[in-house]
Amino acid sequence: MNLKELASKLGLSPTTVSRALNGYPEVNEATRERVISAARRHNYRPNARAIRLATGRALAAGHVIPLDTRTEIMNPIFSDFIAGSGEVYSRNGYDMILSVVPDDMEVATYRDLRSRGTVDGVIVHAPKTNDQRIHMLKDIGLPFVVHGRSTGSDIDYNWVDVNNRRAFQRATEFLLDLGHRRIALVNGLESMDFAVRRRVGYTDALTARGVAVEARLITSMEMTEINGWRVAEATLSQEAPATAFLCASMLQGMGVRRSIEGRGLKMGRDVSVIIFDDDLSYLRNGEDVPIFTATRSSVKEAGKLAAEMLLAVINQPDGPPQHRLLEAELILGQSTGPAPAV
Amino acid sequence: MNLKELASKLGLSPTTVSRALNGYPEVNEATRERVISAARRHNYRPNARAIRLATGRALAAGHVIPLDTRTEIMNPIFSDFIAGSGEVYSRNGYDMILSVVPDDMEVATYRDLRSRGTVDGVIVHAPKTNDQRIHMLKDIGLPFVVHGRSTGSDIDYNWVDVNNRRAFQRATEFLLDLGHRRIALVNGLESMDFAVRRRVGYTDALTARGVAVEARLITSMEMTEINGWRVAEATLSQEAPATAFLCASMLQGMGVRRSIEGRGLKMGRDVSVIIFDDDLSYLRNGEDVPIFTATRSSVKEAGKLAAEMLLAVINQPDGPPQHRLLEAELILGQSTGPAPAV
DNA sequence: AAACCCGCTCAAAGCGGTTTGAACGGCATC
DNA sequence: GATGCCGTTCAAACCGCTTTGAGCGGGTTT
Repeated sequence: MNLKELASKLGLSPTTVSRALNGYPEVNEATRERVISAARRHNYRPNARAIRLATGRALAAGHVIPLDTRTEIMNPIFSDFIAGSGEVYSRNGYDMILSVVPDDMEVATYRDLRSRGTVDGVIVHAPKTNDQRIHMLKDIGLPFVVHGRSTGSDIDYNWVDVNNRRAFQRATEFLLDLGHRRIALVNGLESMDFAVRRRVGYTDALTARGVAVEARLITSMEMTEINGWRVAEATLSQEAPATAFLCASMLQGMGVRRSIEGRGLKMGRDVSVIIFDDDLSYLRNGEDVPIFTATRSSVKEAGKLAAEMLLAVINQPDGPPQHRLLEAELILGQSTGPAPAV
Repeated sequence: MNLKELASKLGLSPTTVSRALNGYPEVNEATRERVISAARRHNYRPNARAIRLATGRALAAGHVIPLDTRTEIMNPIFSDFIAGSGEVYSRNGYDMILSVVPDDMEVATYRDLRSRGTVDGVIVHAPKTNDQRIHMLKDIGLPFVVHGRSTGSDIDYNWVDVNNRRAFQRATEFLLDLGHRRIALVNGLESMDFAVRRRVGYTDALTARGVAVEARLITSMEMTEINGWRVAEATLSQEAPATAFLCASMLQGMGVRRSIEGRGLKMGRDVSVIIFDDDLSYLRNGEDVPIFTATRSSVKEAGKLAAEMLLAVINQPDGPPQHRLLEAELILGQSTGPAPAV
């Protein structure tokens, strides 16, 4: 059942039927109702391919998801981010198109999406410091929203981000307040912009209190459980071991905990741990009482906000760049306590 | 730059240019080369919207991802499954369209994708026992491949699945061989078909060896870390506690481990654990030596196979239904050992 | 020389919608 | 009674490709 058939069944022209269904004002209300009920009765759905060609819009948003060429690791936060965005798209009649591509192909992929007209805009994931994609997208004129920010970019662009610096600053201060002086930072890869901001928050807090920043206590790597465990193993074997860990993710935190408990120590008593909690649906930080003390910000919510922003930008490409800075909350769990007396 | 412009620049008709680029044989080879180099020079990309309308194909595959209405949990295996499928699609010039929808909206979503012509086919995720979606998709004639199977469906359909029954049977047998008699099954929700198959594998193995199946040792729930921990806490507090756990996922296994170690016990010595390992990129089961003894099957690989099957089905809708049963490998880790002497 | 075929190219008709500009009947205005 | 306007409807162009069927020139066959 297509528009022409429906129109001829009704004894109307396709023009009128199209207008009736799309809410144009010049259609007689009686006609409109007749059309709408006939459409429903015949289960008419306008063909998306035709609408797209006729309107010149893709009615689709793209998410280009980089796959680390070396490790083949896909960041686990994507699924929740996408759950958030997806809801917004479907509510607005948009499709969500996912491209999973090796990270060295990303730029080419954006170009392609643009020139073939597959999408009206894209979300940029996992920005690096001075990320080339931002310039490039501006150049080719494809609307975009960055999840995160890219230090060093001299142009203004749309983004949704968490205040990573402040979150880690606050977490560090909290540990300092508890008397900790040797705090290990178990960071993500510092090629990622957010990881740099987190380190800055951490060092700022230490410096402000006159606590020395020790290189041996800072590590930067892929945020997996194994890596968390490995770092904790190394750090806890040092001469003056850390008394607290600040982890960039829940998984790392779980690895650190495994190391702590494997040594017969107790988390929260012997060693304190704070994690950054993305509030992933399948990795909840406890229930009534959080397991980990954490700075928390829902990545699903970020996905929702980013999608909303993208739709706004698509519909008003010449507006001023939009920014949304989310603050992470610091929630108290069972993994922190006063620094043990020496 | 569109086809018409390119054609007029070349002094050719759009017909010839289109044919030259699409490899039709009736084009003079000299002409073809002239066209191809001009296309490259002017950076010509055919408009996807126009191709779709003209050919009547969507050149897109849909993944409808149910979001548990109650828990809002998105199964974490999706990201890896999608990483696998996505690669296949992009290699074949297909788009991947993701719909994240509340699970009670799934059926409506399929209908919509079909009637608007947004996709050429879909992957069905997380089939339940006697899943209504299968009948419905057959009815509306939308090509599909199921990731998993649905017991009780009387029609034949395309699927890619892991031999869950045998995997759990083998794992159980292995634990029995080690002398364990009280083996707890930490299963996924048994509304999911795969979870039922896993339980059957487990009970079959026990029964075959004359070991009683004890209801108190079987639990079925969302596969999260917390739930794993909770079950282990309960099970290990029972009068005759389990000496081994068989977990449906890595996350559950991590929860079980936390419970074990929290009690000062040692995994692999005091309590054995086997998990089902989906080989998720961000949740590796150790490195050189696996942490957990596991039945392993890569969900990313399953995604790849399912996508390939879907493309085959789309291009040959009248072929016989295709099936692909993967066998999980049993890999030995550090989490299993002989049952402790009583 | 007429008929035919072959290799190549093209005009035109789709695909299924949207959108522009024109048309038409009825009513109020002059 | 002619003019103008308004509310409603329609024919036709268009979006940018693919695909059908026809055309055309030159060589081969009859």
